[in-house]
Amino acid sequence: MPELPEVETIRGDLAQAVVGRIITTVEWLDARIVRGDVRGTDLAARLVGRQGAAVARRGKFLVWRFTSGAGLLLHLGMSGRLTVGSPSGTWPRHTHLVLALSSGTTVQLVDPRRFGRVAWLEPPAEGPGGMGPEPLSPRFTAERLGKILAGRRAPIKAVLLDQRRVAGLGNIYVDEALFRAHLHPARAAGSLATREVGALHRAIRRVLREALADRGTTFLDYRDAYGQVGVHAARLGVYGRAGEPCRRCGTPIVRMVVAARGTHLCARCQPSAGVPETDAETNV
DNA sequence: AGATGATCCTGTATGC
DNA sequence: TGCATACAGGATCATC
Repeated sequence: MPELPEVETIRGDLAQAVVGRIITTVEWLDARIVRGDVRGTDLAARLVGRQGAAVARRGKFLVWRFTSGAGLLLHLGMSGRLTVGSPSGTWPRHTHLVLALSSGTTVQLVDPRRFGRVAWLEPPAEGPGGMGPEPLSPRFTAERLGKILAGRRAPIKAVLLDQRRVAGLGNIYVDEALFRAHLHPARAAGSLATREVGALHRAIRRVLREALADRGTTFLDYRDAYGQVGVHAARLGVYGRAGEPCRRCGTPIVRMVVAARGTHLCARCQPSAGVPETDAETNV
């Protein structure tokens, strides 16, 4: 599922293909993925003739900005794939958007689970609002993270997954960052010592940078805009490794549910001291 | 206010 | 073998 490193990889690919190019035709648009005030055929009409100025990323959102100042907001959900290709006339199953460019190539959005979405962005709206800081920006300091976590009783994992707190993290990189910081995902966010916040801050940035260098993690569906896999899966510490030995201490990785998400951890490297007991455990 | 849980959707994996 | 069911998850909305 595309998270920050995957979306950033696609951003770069897409920028190469669309900046300076004009959208000549909207060859196919499935109105079911269009959100916001501008819908279906209206969106198609607005796209034609636009020239690409830049492609930006905010969290897991992409903004295909046009020279007019307007833009196309894209989110890939969990199974969405944005690819640059050549026109074929027939589109694979679950194709929701096909744009033909003045360069002769096409941009296609394919999303089997249809959790992805597109929306028209009219100035002055620059992008999605209400999101937390970009974890790779210089403004995202350990101090800032400390303030985000302070006083919260929710599990650290829940806070890190919340896009209003920090933008761009998803299930994979939250699990990986917590493993690298030696923190149990169910610990109350506000219970972290300053030293632990610092470790988490470093872990988040390190895992995102490494994944970015690997052009993302292909666990199942993810491909870049040219259909290529990301190779970070080989370097994952815990995600999807239930039952396999911890790369650090050899203890088998366990899988549990935290914040209603499948969660992977090493029980030895990420001690549960300080994890609140659940009601279920209390009642037994 | 803040947190939790249901909802959307279909491919894949498991169970009988 | 074939069918039925469970499960996965990002964001949004409803409900404690």
